[in-house]
Amino acid sequence: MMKITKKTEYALIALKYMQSLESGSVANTTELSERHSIPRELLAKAMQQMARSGFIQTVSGAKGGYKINSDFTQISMDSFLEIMEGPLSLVICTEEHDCPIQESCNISKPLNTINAKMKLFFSNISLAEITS
Amino acid sequence: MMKITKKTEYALIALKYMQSLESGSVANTTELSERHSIPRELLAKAMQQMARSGFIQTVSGAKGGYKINSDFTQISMDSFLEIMEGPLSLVICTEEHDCPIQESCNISKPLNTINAKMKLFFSNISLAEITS
DNA sequence: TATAAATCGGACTAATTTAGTCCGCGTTTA
DNA sequence: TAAACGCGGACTAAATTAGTCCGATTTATA
Repeated sequence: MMKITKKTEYALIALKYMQSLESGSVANTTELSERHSIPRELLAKAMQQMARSGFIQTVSGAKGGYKINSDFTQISMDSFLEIMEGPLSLVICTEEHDCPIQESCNISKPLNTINAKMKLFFSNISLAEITS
Repeated sequence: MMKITKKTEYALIALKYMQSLESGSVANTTELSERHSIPRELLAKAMQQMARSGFIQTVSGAKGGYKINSDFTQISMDSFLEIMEGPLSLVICTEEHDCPIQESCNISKPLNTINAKMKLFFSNISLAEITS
């Protein structure tokens, strides 16, 4: 349990590789996927999502690709994971408030407390700790 | 992401209720499922799993059910979750060592470090913090 | 200026995991 | 001996994740 998805995994692999290049270099999806033996199309989705979120910058057209656009020491795992995968929550009631057993649920309070601590844990880890 | 499964959720709801009863009381699955509006058969699986693991004790036969068998302050979320759901790991390579992209993977080391920290985080939370 | 190389994003299918159900069995109470 | 309980395997259904396909747009360059 607690797995991150493949899409996020591929995103991290790409970021790490891009960070190893000279600053400002452009890397494209085909190159990234071949070099790391990961499915091109799925990686492409991850790259697009990261570009939309501003972690990386698109360079469009032929000879295009992506380049790093942000300081990974300033991005937390908490925000990265939430953008890639949605809210970090142990139970659905942390995100939504229409749980069918809400009335008779006796554990939502303590679990939400633990959830907040878990988010804090991930907010203290920077993306750079993975990519550097 | 990071959701615990329904089975584990139901397990916690049951444990919390059982702990609210007089010490040594027996609770049965039907009663627990009705009281908390949760599917009986799925809860039954959770109870059986907890009994096998020694968290609770089976009382068999008619008027049977389960009673608490352990000190929840001494059980960590880490071990509870691992027993209910399997290894706590962000990536598969923490558990298994036959990842197809192992060769070209550049993130397994930092992720495994973070994984260890996450396990430590959960090992410092006791089951009693939820059920009490 | 045409072509090739690249991203964009929606729609789709396949695979895997999770959720939930069913049923025949053994045990114990009354 | 019948009813109430847990046991556990097999099964189906639902949801999520993984992976693919394709038509559109942008840009470099031959």
